Amino acid sequence: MEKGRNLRFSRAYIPTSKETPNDAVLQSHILLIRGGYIQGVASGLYNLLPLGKKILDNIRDIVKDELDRAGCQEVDLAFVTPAELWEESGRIQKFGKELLRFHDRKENLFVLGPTHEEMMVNLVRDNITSYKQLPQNLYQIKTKFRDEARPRFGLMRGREFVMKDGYSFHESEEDMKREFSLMEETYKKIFSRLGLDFRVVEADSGAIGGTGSREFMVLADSGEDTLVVCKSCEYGANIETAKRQPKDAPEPVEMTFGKFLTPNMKAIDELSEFFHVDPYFFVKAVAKKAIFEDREEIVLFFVRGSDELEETKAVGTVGALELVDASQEELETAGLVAGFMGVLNLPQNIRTVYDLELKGSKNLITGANEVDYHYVGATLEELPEDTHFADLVVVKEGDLCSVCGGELHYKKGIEVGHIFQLGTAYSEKLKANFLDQNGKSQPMVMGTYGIGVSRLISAVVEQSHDDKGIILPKEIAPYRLNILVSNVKKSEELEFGEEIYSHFQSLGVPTILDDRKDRFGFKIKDAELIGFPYTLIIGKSLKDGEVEILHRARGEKESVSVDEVKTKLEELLK
RNA sequence: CGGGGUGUAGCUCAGUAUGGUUAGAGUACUUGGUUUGGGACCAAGGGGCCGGAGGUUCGAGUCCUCUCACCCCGACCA
Repeated sequence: MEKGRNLRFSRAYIPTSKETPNDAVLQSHILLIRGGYIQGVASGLYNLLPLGKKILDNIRDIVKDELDRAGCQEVDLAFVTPAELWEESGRIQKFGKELLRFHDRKENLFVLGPTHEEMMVNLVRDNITSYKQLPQNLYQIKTKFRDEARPRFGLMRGREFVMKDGYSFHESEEDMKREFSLMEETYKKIFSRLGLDFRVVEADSGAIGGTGSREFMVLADSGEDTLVVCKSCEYGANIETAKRQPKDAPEPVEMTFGKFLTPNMKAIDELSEFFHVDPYFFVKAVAKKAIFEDREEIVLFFVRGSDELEETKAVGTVGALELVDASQEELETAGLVAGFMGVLNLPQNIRTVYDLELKGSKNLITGANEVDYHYVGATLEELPEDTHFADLVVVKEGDLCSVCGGELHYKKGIEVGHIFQLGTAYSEKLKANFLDQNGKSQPMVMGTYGIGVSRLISAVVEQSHDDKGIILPKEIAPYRLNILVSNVKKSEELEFGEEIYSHFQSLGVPTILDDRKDRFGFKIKDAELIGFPYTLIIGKSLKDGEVEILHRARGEKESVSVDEVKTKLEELLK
C-alpha cells in the first residue's frame, strides 16, 4: 500500500467554488481556481494546492519517464545564478528586464534563472575534455522565473513557472541532429501519453539562435500562437515562419510604362480601385527601422500589394534584434516619402529586401518616391545580381502548401514544447571545448529542448473541459477514482464505499472517498468540476444491489451490480 | 512600456452622480432542527481599517491629490 495516493474528501484541502473568480478570463484559469487546484498570489504567481501539485507531479513523472528511457540524465541546477555567466554569454543585455536581478549581502549580482543554457554549459565545460565523453543529454525539471511584461491567463503565462529544460552536447553537427530527432520522437510520446491533441510545427528560432527548430503546439482556440497547417499533408508551421507555393497571378495585365498623378492616394485598396488593377500587381513598400546591437538603419521591404509583411521573417532576414515603425522624420531623413515609396528612383544607399515572389515580375504599379505619383508598368527583371530576395510574406488561409499543393488553413496553438538545434553559439562564447579524434580543440555542438510543464496543466484543461468543469485523463488526474457516498448517514452506503476504497487502496490506485456529510447534488457537482475520470456513485440503488459509474469524459452514468463493480473498475482504471 | 477598467465580508457584487443613523445582499462559514439522487429548507449567529497615504468638511465608502495592487487590449515574450 502506498501512502499519499488516497484521501478522504472530508479531510481534504480542496476549496472548490461555484463562483467565477473575477480576475480570470480563460476557461482553464477559471476552472483550475474553481476546482481548487491553484490560487493566485500576485500577477503571474500561483500557489499549487494539493490537487494542482498532484497533477503537476503526474505530468512531471511522465516527462521524466520518457526522457530517462531516451537516455537523458536529470540534474538540478541552482535557481539563483551568478550574473557573470550571463555577461559571458552576452545575454544579460538581450534578456533585459525579464531577468530578475538582485544583489546578495556581499553586493554580488545574481539573477533568477529564466532558462539555463549558461549554467548547463558551465556545468560541463570543465569536466568534458574529450570526444570520448560525448554525447551527453542533461535536463532538469525546475522552477524558472521571467519577469514578463504582461503575465496572463493563469498558469499559461506566469512569471514563475516549471519548465523542463534539456541540453545536449555533441562532437559533431550530425550527432546533434540525431539527438534532435530522438528528442522530437520522445516529445511526441510524452504529449501523446498526456492525451493531448497536438501538432509539431516548424518554428522561428528567435533570440536563442540556432537553425532548425520545432514547436509542439497543443491545438486550442485560446492559443496565443497561430499555426499554418495543411489540410492534405503533415505540413505545419508557426505563422512566423510558414511557407507557401508562390501565388498565381489573377489575370495577366499588360501595362505601358508611365508616371501617373495619384493625389493623396496611399492605400493599396484606393489605388487598386483607381487603376482598376488587382492588388497583386502592386508593389507594397514597408519601411521599418531595424535595430542592431550597435546601430540602427531604415530598411525597405517590398512585397506584393496582395500580401502582408511577416515581421518575424523580416527581422531574421536582415539579422536585426528587432524592427520598429519608422517615424515620419526618419523616413524623410532617409530620403523617403511615406505613402509613395517604390522600387524606382530610390534614394542612394537605402537598404532594400524584396519578397521572393516578386523575382522577375513585370507590369507592376509602384510608388514613385515622389509625393502624389506612382509608376505603372514597372519591372523587376533588371535588378542587379546582388539584390536581396527573401521570403517575407504572411501566409494566408487558402494559400497552397509548398510541400503537397494542398490548401493551408490556420489553427490556434499553445506552445508546450520547443526544440532547437543550437550549434556552437554558447559553447564558443563560454569556451566549452573538447579535443576531437585528431587532438584538435573544438567547441561542443549543442541542442536545447524545452517543455512548459506547468503550462501543460493549463493546456490539458484548455483542451479538455465542458460547461460542468474539467475532464482529466486518468494518466494525470490527481485521483483516478472518486467514490461518492450519496448519503453518509446510511451506514450500508458508507460501508460499501469504505470497502471499495480499501480495495483500490491496496491495489495502489490513487483513490478519493467522498465521505462528506453533504448532499448528493453538491458532491456530484464537485466531482464534475474537479474532473475525476471515474466516480463511483453509491446511492439509493444500493439496496437493489446496484451502483453507478460516472464516466466523466463521456458524461454518462452506467449501472453496475455490486458483485461486478470491482472487476469493472479495475478494468477501467488500468 | 502605452491605452482602458476594477479595488467594499472567504467568494461574487450592490451602495459612490447629489457626503449625513450602526455599510448591505447573495453565497460560503458556525449552531440547532427538518431534509437526503443534481450546488436543500427554517431559525439563530460570527465575519469589514470600503486597497493605502494625505487633504477638504461639523461629518468621507462617497469629494480632491498622490500612491499601490489586480485584470483587459496592444507592444514585448528562450
